[in-house]
Amino acid sequence: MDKIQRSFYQQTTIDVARQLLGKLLVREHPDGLTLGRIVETEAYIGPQDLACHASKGRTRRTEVMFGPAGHAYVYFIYGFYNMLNLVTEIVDYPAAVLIRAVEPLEGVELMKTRRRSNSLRDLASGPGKLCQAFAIDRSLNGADLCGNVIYVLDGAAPLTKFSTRPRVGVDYAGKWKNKPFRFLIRGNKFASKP
DNA sequence: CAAGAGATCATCT
DNA sequence: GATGATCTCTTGA
Repeated sequence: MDKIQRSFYQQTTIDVARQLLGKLLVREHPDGLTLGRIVETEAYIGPQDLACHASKGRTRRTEVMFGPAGHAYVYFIYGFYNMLNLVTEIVDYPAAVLIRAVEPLEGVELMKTRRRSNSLRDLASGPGKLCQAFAIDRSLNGADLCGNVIYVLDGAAPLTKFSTRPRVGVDYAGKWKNKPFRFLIRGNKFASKP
C-alpha cells in the first residue's frame, strides 16, 4: 500500500473528498501508531463557499488553506475540540476536506485510552472524537501529508459505494448550507451520523 | 430515543 | 465581546 502523493490532493476538492473514502488515515506518534479507514468527509470549497472559513478572508487561521495542497489544516473549536482537514487544489485557492469519521483498525487500545471509552464505534465517529483518538491538535497545523507524522494510504478495497448529504453544522451558510458536500461510505456504522 | 444545555477558548470585530 | 465545520450528559416520555 502506498502513501498518497501531493498530486492526489491537487484535484478538485469534491474529487478528493469522494476518493478519500475507504483510504487509510495514519498518525505516527511516540506513544504508538494509529490507523483507521476513512468513512466520512466534507468538502469546503473556496472563497465563495460561505461555510468555508476562508470565505471570511485570508487570516492567520486560514493561511494554511491558501497554501499548497497536501498539508493538514487543524483548528480548535468550541473550546474543546480539534478538527482535521486536508488542504486541496492550487496555491492561493483556499479549499480543504474535513475528515469527519474513521473506522479504527490499528492502535485501538491507544485510542480507547485517549478517548476513555471501550466502545469501538465511539472512538472516531466524529471530527472531534477522531482528533482525540489520533492525538491530533494544532501542533499538526500545516504538517506535510507527504511526511511521516500524518498521512493517508491507499485503501485495499476498490472504490466503495457512497452517499452524499448536506454538511453538518453550517446553518449560517445561506444557499451553501444545503449543498451535498458531505460524503460517506454507504451504510457504514462508523459514520458520525447517517 | 429526542431535545436541550453547558463546557470553554482561539480567533476576529 | 461574540461566536463556532462538536460532544456529552441530563431530562422527560
